[in-house]
Parts: sequence; C-alpha cells; structure tokens
Amino acid sequence: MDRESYHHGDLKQELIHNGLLLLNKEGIEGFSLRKVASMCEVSHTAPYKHFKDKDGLINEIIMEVWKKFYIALLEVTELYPNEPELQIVEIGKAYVKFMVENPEYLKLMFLSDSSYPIRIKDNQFYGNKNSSFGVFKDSSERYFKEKNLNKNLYMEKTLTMWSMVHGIAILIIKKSIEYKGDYLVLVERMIKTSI
Amino acid sequence: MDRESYHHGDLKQELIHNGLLLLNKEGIEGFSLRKVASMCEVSHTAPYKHFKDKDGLINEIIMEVWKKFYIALLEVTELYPNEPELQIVEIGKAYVKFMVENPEYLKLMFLSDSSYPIRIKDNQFYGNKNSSFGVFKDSSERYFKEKNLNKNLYMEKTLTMWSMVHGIAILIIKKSIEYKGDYLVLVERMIKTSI
DNA sequence: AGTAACAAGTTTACCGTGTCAACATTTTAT
DNA sequence: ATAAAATGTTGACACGGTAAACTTGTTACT
Repeated sequence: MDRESYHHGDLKQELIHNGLLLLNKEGIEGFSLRKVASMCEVSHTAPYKHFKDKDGLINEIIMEVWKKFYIALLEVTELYPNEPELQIVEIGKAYVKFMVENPEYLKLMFLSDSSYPIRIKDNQFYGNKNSSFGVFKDSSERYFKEKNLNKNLYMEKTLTMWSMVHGIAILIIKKSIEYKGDYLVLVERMIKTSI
Repeated sequence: MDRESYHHGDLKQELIHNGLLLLNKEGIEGFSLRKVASMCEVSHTAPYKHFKDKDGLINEIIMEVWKKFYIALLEVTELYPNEPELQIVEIGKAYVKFMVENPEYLKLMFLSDSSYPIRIKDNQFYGNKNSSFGVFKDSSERYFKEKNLNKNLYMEKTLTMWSMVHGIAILIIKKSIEYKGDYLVLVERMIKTSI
C-alpha cells in the first residue's frame, strides 16, 4: 500500500476512465474487470463497491461514449448555425468520422441495449433533446420546413436520412464497403444525392 | 459412453448447429464452447479437433447465418421476378424481418469482422454474386435503368438505398426506434419515400 | 471528543471457461 | 496386417467474475 490514503479519492471515475482506455486498446473481448482494477492500482474486487457487476461498469462507460458522440455532433452543428443543408451534410460526416476514429465505440454503442430511443407515435417522433438524433432532427426539420415540405413528409424524410447516415457509417466502419479514397467525400455525395 | 460408436458421425456440423441454437438462446455473452460440446454429448475438448479455437467455431456459425440471410433475401426476390420496384421494397422488408425474427444474428453479423464487402473502385461497385448486397443490387440497378437514370447516379442511389435499409433495420432491432405498430409498414413507407 | 454506523478497500475462495498436453480408440491407407 | 491419421477422452492450468468475511477510513450523533 503506497497509495497516499487507504481510500482512493475518486475511484469510480477512474474506473470509467481507465475502462474506456482499455476498451479502445483491447476491444470488448480483451476487457476485464481485473485489468481495469489493476490499472487503477486497486484490488480486483474494489470495483464492486461502485458497480453492481462487470456490466454495470460497461454500461456507465457506454453512457460516457454516447455523451462524447452527442458532443461531437453538436460541435459541428454549431459551426453552421443558419445553414441547415450544410449542417445535415456535416453532421453525417461527423457521425462517420467519429466512428472511424473510434472503431471500438461502435461495438459498444450498438451492441449494448442502451441507446437513446427515438419515439414514434401517431406519426410524430421525438428525439430526446440531449440525444444525437435530436441534434440531427433539429437541422433536418429546419431544412425541410424551409423547403415547405408538408409535415408528415418531412418527418419521414428526417427519419430516412438518419437511417441512411447510420447505415453508411456502419457499412464503412465494418468494412462492408471497400472504398479507395476519402470516405467522407463518399458520405457527402450520398447525403446530397438523397437530400 | 452410450454413443453407438466412439466417433460421433458428423460432430463438426452438429457443433455448428447446436452452437447456433445456443447463441439464439443465450446470446453471445452466454455462449461457451463447453456448453456446445455438452449439447453434442462430447467431452469439452472435442471441438478442438474441428476448430482452431472458440473464435473458429463462432466464425463458421456466422458464415452459416450470412448464408441464411442471403437465402431469405433471394427467396423474396424470386417472388417478383419482373417487378424491380416491388422487389426493392420487399427485400427491404425481408431484411428487417429477418433481423427482428433472429435478433441475435445481428450482433453476430455486424460485430464480427467477417462480412461480404462491397467493393467500390473508380466509381463502380461490385457486390459478390452470392452476397446479400448482390441480390439487392440487381433489383436496384434494374429499377433505375428502367427509369433511365444515368449510370453514376443510379450506382450511388443503389448504395444509398442499401445503407438506408441497413440503417433502419439496425435502428429497429436495437430498439433505437420506439414504434407502435407494424414496423414493416414503416419500412415500406420509408423505402417508397426515398426511392 | 468518543463512538457507532457507514463507506470503501483487501484477502480468500469458488466456479465456469478456454486451452494445452498426454492418452485412447477408431478409421484409413499402404 | 499394421502404421499413420483422425477423432475422442481425461486431466491440468491460468484467467476472470463474483460472493463472503475482514480491515481501515470517514461521517454523524450525542
């Protein structure tokens, strides 16, 4: 025991932080509670004082990733506050870029059950204000309103566009598409084609 | 030992078969080589005579799933041999239906690295003849040719449509969309909106 | 301040799992 | 017929998740 004190200080945050590092380094397969614990220089059962079990920790890490994702999308959006078309394209690109730069995140975000659901009811949907989809929805709605599309149509179009961006991103990251060149150019063209 | 003979007969296939059952029942987290072995009533190391390791077995199971998926899409396609628009819609629906009916498959197919890549080169892409995308591509190309779209445009549109179907499917399966009602109706409308 | 309750660590132990090595049996090829 | 190859089994090991019992700090109450 050469830690200053018996208690760690902020072990919970440290576990989340190191857990994310480990996930990026070794992937979900190589992830283990004991490794994370040892990165934090605590015994292998210390994490149980902060998380119910392994999944408990992983879930909190995933929340962290969703937050990073949300922020990444929000940042691009704010670069073009009054150009919804450009926003849409840039959000799509940011989406793919985020995933390509953090390939492990994709597994975490879409393999876990936790995600921010888009609720659709009576032909309307609500993206949580703080959700990634919410960011996209705002741009999209603004764009389609400018174009005077009727409400039902633009809502459906928004969802379709989101699906598409989602789909391209996964195809690219999962290497289902072998593309020689800058994939962001491809993404941009695809969005513009279907907007 | 109450097996008729010391040798099993066709253990390799049996392992793949039971492995798939186990995956559907317990998910990838609950999957273990030893469980599969015991389902086949062989010792816990018997699988090593047929597969390099755990991943070896899982990979072959995934191949099996890709094949089922391909066949499911092909079957719908053949119902409407000369109506490409209908084919496109039905392939999309079949895609989503397949995933919804076999939720564990999705994880296997998109979380593993093995998939049939779509090659894009010099503005052209080739879907493997025996790939799921290949099935879709054929319908899509036929449809867009009928409409006299220029080549570059319809290729991009095909890819965009595929991304979209892919995206909707994942959003629905991952419950990122909370939709009250028949999701296939939603899928159909979305495809028709963007075709 | 003294002490009881609580929070946050540690040690130990157990079980399930992946995998290797050594051995057994059956099948195949010469 | 018999040696080699293929296919099984047993046993051992290390790793990882997790529960229980214990220790040490921290907080709250009188």
